[in-house]
Amino acid sequence: VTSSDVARLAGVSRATVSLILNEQTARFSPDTVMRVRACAAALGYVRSAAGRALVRGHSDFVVLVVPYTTFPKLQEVVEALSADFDELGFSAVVHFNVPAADTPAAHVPVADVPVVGSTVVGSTVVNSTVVNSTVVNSTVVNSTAPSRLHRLVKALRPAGVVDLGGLSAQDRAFLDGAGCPVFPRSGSDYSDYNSCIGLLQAEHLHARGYDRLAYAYLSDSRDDPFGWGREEAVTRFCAARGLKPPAVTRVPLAPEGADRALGQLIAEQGRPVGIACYNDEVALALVFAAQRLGLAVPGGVAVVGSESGTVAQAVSPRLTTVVNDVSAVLRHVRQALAQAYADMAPPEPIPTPEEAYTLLPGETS
Amino acid sequence: VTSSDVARLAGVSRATVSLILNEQTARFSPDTVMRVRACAAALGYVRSAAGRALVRGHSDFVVLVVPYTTFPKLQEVVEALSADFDELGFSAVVHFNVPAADTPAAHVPVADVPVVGSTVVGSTVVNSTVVNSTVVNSTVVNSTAPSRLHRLVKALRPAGVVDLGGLSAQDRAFLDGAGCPVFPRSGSDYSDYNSCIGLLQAEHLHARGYDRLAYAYLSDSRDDPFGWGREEAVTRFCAARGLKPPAVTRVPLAPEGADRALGQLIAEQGRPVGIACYNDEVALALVFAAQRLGLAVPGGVAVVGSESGTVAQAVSPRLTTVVNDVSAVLRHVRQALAQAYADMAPPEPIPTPEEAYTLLPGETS
DNA sequence: TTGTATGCGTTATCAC
DNA sequence: GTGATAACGCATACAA
Repeated sequence: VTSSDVARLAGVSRATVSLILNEQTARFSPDTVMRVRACAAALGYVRSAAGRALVRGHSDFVVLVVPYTTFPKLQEVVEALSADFDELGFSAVVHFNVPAADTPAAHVPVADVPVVGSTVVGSTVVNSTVVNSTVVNSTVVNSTAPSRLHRLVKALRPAGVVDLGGLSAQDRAFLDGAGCPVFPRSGSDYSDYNSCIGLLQAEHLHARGYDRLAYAYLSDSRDDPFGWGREEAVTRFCAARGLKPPAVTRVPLAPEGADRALGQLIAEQGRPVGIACYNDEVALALVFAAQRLGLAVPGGVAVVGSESGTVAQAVSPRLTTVVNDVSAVLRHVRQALAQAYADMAPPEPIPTPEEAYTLLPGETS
Repeated sequence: VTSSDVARLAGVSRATVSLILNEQTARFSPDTVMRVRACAAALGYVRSAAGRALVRGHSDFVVLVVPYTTFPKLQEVVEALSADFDELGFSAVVHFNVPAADTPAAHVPVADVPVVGSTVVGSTVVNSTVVNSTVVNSTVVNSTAPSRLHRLVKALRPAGVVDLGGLSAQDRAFLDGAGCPVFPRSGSDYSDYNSCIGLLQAEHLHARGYDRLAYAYLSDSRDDPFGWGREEAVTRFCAARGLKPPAVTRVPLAPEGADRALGQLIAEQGRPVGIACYNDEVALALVFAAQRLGLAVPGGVAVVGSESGTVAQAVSPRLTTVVNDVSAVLRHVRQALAQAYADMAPPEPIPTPEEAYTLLPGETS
């Protein structure tokens, strides 16, 4: 069912239907407006995303770039963003960043293309990026090998890209060049949040009497775009208070690995030690490792998780952790998107990192 | 950069470019094929999704319908499907099903539209579905109020819809009517998997000596499209072995609630009791509730989780749980999609539910 | 106030 | 082998 059908049923032209359905209602008689809307609703007419995107130059999709990492609250985040997008008339397309291995050339490995006629092709590697140089009709064209994300953006012409972490500087440059808005506008917004998490953890541990702090990463093969900012915040806190810099460890979740990691940490640092953890699973692994090693929690070892799902409260001892209001944290994405497309939403207050994140005391600190 | 640019650079027509880039390479000279491909790569040309969708009648998007539920492995599932889609040239659009409250009419509440000229509009409720009847030029048009999903499908014309659970019979009927393939084709595929999970849990508990079984749902305000099939499998197992039907309980994750739920269960059923749980968090909540209530685990209470993330192995006691190979379970989706679009992929073996799911023994049973 | 004409990028059909 | 041309559904400048 197309706009022609609506137009025919309402007895007007397609143009009229299009204008009225795009809220250009001022120049038409109320009769016409109502009739067109009624007919559209009656037929269940929905504007075609394809036709719309084609003529407007960009689609109503927003690409969510998910970093290649263990993302503690993916469901909540995507759910919150989807709801926001939906209200603004956009749809979410999730895109998982994957390790660089999976970056094939567009259609054919360009390096294999021989000289044909006046076309000469070659490829070189500059700064670990493949650059294809093509000479066609004595014109030199340089192009970098497109990543999955680049191809998606070119094909989709999205209304925007949401960086959930792990977007490289090259990616941002490419998107800027393509005229595609990126939210949040700069990566520093996230570092603010991550700093806040690390700081909350460190402050709490220190307030509970721990002068030796440590930061515990999750030890898996994935990236960790958030951990570093949190560790750094702990480091800064220690420097500011004249404490020794935090020890850093990587913790596997399985018992043997967790025991080994904690044992080594204690051997090097002594105790008591207060450990700020990347997420709640790492924190749990350390809590139970401490129990197995006969270390008191709290007392010998204190543990603070972060980005709690719901598991922190389900276990004994209940985990001390950092919680946040996901939709509040994401509100600035919603606003930036609304603003970029002139929806002029009434500006809701955006919480500062300090307001959005809270330390939830448990029994492990 | 459009196909015209490529055509100009390669000295051919847009039609030639299009055909070659769609692998219709047989009818052209190798020279032309190479030149076109080289030029496309050099310019970084990517086919426009909009133009493509417009002319083909459907897009290269696949909608992932996520049920309104606590989805244990959402990241893994979406990641696996995205990777599959990517290889086949599709992109994932995630769509979260939300409770029915959020189902506004397309552009205007049709019931409010008055009689205008020859247009008469009214709406009635049939089987809890709003039906809008519109009379236009003495033609009666009936239409149901479109849900978010319906509107998305109409706008997007996706290549397919993946039902991750919670797609209603009406939804499936609508999608069939719209000519949009749904994967898996019938809802029973999932009930097979859910049955398998429940059965594995029940078998294991019985084998460990528990004759009194129970099924524990997660007590939150969300839907639970999977739980029932699992409970039923436990019920069937009990019937087959001549055991009493399983007690059913709903467990909050917070300590007080979990203690109360478990206390009540024990009061009604006595002990020992073996509890099959909806997910690992419920299982953990029960394990630690048992500890607080002074019940031995295992012994007084045995607990089996399911759909483990990674937390099961991080805690002590290590949780007995059901694990699965996500990408194996989703392989049939990939194949159905490939088949629907004649990609003729070599058919990989699809594991049966029994092969895909395994009981991982821990220390709670 | 409404209709007409055009263009967006891709693909299928047919003519050359 | 290759190139015109029309069509897909929508939005908009412009003509009526």
